[in-house]
Amino acid sequence: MTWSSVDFDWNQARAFLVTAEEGTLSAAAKALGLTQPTLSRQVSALEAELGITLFERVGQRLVLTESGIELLEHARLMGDAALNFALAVAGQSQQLEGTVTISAGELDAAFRLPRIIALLRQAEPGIDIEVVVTNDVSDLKRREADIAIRNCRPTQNDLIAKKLGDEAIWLYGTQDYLSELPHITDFAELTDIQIIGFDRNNSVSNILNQQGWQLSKQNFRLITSFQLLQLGLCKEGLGTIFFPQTMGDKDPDLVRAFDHMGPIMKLPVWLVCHQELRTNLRVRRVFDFIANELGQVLESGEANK
Amino acid sequence: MTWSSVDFDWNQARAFLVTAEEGTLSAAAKALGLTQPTLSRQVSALEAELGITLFERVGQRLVLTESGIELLEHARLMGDAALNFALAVAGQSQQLEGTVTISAGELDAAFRLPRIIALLRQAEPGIDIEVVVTNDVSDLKRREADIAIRNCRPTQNDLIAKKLGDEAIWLYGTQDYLSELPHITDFAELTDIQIIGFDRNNSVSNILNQQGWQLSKQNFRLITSFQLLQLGLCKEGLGTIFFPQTMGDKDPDLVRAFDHMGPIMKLPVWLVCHQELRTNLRVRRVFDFIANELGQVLESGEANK
DNA sequence: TAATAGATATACGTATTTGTATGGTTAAGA
DNA sequence: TCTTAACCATACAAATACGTATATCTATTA
Repeated sequence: MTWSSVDFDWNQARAFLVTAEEGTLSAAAKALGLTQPTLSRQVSALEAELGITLFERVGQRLVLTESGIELLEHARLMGDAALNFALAVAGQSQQLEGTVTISAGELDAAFRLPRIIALLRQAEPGIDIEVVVTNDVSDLKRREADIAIRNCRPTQNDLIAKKLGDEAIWLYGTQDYLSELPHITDFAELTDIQIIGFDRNNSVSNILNQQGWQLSKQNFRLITSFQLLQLGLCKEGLGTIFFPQTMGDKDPDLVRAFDHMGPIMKLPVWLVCHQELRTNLRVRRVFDFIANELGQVLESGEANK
Repeated sequence: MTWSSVDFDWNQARAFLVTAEEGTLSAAAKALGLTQPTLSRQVSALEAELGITLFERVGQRLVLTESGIELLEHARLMGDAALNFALAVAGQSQQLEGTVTISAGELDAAFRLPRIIALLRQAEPGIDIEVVVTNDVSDLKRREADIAIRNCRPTQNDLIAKKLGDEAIWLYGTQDYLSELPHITDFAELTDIQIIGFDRNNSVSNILNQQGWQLSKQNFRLITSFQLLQLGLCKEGLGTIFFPQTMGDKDPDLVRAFDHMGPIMKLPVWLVCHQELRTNLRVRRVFDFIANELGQVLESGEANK
């Protein structure tokens, strides 16, 4: 086999890829743990070696040339391969010591993970934990986390997932606030209720209206995607929030609204990790631990139902 | 996007790949234009960083560990992506100056390329030519050559190919040798003919026997895969050879055997190059030039038929 | 308009990597 | 058994790349 075509500096290709994706040399340098001059030189060296201008230096910004755009496609594929290489490496790791990154939503992070992590660190002091808190669905393929707690079934088939249970969602409010609401037998009767939440694109109201609700913008006067602020606003008596039963029932300030109507919806709870990591002792240990602990929490919630 | 998983040293992955493929550090170093100690250190550094032993140092040889075998798969994919990157780079090159590598068989290289290359260098003095002479089918995907002259239709669909014509193949021999053969009307009557060629695995005789010949090992007493030696042996009156008409007819020492039976077979002549190079001015120029010149040679051959 | 923040490119001292030379070990052949 | 050849690892000097500091430019903000 001939290697004449792969004997260019692969790190320079990496520099090009990250710079193009991040948009600036400075950001790329930070992402790679290098400095801006280093990236500047590596990209320049690559351009010199290829004899191709990859970026147009227009003002303070780098703009990909036409050639750069085309080559970026190939650099991306190289980056994907590198990522899979790294994943395979992680899968090979049989060391129990090290870091595991967990992705979770705000509510799980604030109310459930503290206890679970405390128990985990007691059981496995050698495993360090990093938690990425986001309400977005983390991209495990991109290795933004090793393990993710999600409320939807993962679609990518190179992930391994375990359903831990279903979580009942109720509307909660303060006793005072709820007492001012009428007693209803049909959600369509609700007109004046305030729901604190994220309804920027009407996604929540659309779903509920399909189930017979009659919600409009008037019902969403306070909007934030930060769920802990939703909770705080709710406790101030400013409206109701959607909240998981296992968390809401424990809070003495919160009361279920329309208890007689049953839960508003049920969300599945999935624990997900990348398939390459199934052989990684450390990730496996944390996965099983969370599955066990979180599973118990959800079971106890279903028992209270 | 997170880059934490791709911020390892890609050149170390390259070192691992080439070392594993080549078998030794020394060979890998030569292939990459580096030195053996450098490769030794890069591979060791990779192993240290990953915490994984990739090679078992047994004696003077490196043997891949189980982990190494698994990771090699991913390194190969990375290498493939790197290769495609390099191909795309070559495709982007708009410089007419530079080198173009041509792959050809021995006969084309010896009898046809000299004149074509002479004309080409006259027309394009800025283009340097490297010729890889092999009877194997060069792997253009692996970039062993930019352009290849072949006798079969390329199957890989990321190649662009142009059929230049068909080449009639005859049996040739010296006047003296042929005069000792009987006049036949059916190839099955041939028993004592000597055919000089490569018939190690009976591939040639199998094909001809399917067409009514009656050949056995007795007919292949002189075997070599080096076609110019076949030609020399033939001219010594030691037997017949399969030879393209356009070359054989020009040689005053050679005479067609069984002229009245028509050509033994017809081989197509294809000119092939990688699709990524379709936009490369330099390769394009050489491709078109060869297609034109070689096409004329083949046409003149068909006219004589 | 002036100032600030954020971006890239360059200079220079330092740190890292590379190549040369060398020693040690294994496998094959006389 | 001895020799030769091929291979890997290590030591040290040279070459290279990196980080810090700095200059310059641009877009945004006061």
